[in-house]
Amino acid sequence: MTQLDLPAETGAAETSAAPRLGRKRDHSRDPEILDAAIEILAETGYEGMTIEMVAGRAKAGKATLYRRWPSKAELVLDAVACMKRGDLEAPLPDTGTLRGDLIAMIKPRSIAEAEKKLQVMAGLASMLSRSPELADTAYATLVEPRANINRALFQRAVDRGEITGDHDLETLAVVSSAMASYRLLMLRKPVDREFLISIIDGVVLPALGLPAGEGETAGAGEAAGRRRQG
Amino acid sequence: MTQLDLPAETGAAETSAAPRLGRKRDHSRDPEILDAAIEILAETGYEGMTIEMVAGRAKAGKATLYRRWPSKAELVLDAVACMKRGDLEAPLPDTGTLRGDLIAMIKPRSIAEAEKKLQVMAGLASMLSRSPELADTAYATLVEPRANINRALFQRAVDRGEITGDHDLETLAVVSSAMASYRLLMLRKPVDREFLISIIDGVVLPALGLPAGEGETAGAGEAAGRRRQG
DNA sequence: TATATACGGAACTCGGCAGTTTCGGAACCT
DNA sequence: AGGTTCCGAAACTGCCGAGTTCCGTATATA
Repeated sequence: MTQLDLPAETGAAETSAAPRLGRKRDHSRDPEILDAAIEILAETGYEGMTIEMVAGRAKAGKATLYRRWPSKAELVLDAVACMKRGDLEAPLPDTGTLRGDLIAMIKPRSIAEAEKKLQVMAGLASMLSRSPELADTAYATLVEPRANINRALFQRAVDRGEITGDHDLETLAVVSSAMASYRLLMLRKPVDREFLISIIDGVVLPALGLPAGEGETAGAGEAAGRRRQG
Repeated sequence: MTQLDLPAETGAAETSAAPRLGRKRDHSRDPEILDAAIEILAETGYEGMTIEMVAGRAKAGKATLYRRWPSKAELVLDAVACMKRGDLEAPLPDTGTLRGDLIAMIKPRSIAEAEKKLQVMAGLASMLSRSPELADTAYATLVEPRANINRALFQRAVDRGEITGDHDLETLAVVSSAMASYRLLMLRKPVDREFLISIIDGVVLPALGLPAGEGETAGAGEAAGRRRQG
């Protein structure tokens, strides 16, 4: 996906195997440039981002960027597609309870990563309806992985009999993401550990018919739902 | 908020009371121009919108727009601030149950209105972090009214003893908005009546300790949560 | 060593948009 | 009527960013 103009390594049957002499392209710069693009994208959005900003932050020349990507649109597409997966690839927690697993997913690193992803999504928002390819890439990189994790945690809870399978797990798997993005982008309030716990205990677990956590709400103290009814 | 350069009606002590002769400004055009701006905004976003597009759609001249608003930024600010409240000002439904009230709020008009508001929000997304004033205005017009309605419905449910007050009502009042915006902007799926009912029955009501609707789910048939446990 | 390419940096072209001005015509006031 | 201001349309200015080209230098092959 990253390199585009290698001599003739793929498909090309005719005039193959160009010897490719001269200085070689330094592909170790690609990630630095793409990271710079993601940063600028999160800070200023697609329209506010300029190629010169990206080149400047990556300490590269503008021509270097155009040697590797044919246009701003393709650079952004590649940057989003290659965005680091961070610790989402870490092994899933297995605490024995759904609540424990969900709480264990709340780590400073993953909060910061989710926040950056949401900022990038906000920066791309007005482009998504004009570029289906970008929309698909952004979905696959920024939205789907987090939902997949929750789906897996829910499925394990079903397997061990903690919850029944007749809930709308597909919807509940994205509740926390939806609430986080709404809070950050619409309400413009911080998405911190306390907020995420209040979503788990006040929305997700009650919707699954489970009680909220008993007295281990990490010093939050109030707000979180604690119902005892019937 | 709309008119800006009236002669000297406010503050100005010196050289007051300009007689204002000549043809008068046709203020009946203001709403048409602002509506056109909202449409373009929803379609192309803030950066993609041009003054000429707005003038063209409103069948007005570009100079006419600049006679009324000093800049594109102020035009957009005014357009968002003056965005029609639609039927959100209609009297609240009062069906006697929280679920009935929530379902009664789902009308084709309000769905379409919410969809346009979300498109506008998406078009403004990358600007919100650069213009706090725009962010505040967008929040007050596009986000807050809907949450206020849910807050009022919840409060009435508390008053008549249908639910207890120890839930995180502040969070639950925005769950449906958050899920709708996530579905439309991130998942890029339609926000229809069936989806909104599944949010009410599968997330909001269970989180409040209430059962989902019994057998009157309007032909949806499956998906909606119906738990019976212990 | 000679040639060819990549590099960072800077100058350059080109097109589009914000904002201004001008124009003929229409509406308003005295 | 006569002057003043608004109107829509179009020409115009100034700026900025996408994309290109050129330069001096660094690094590769032959």
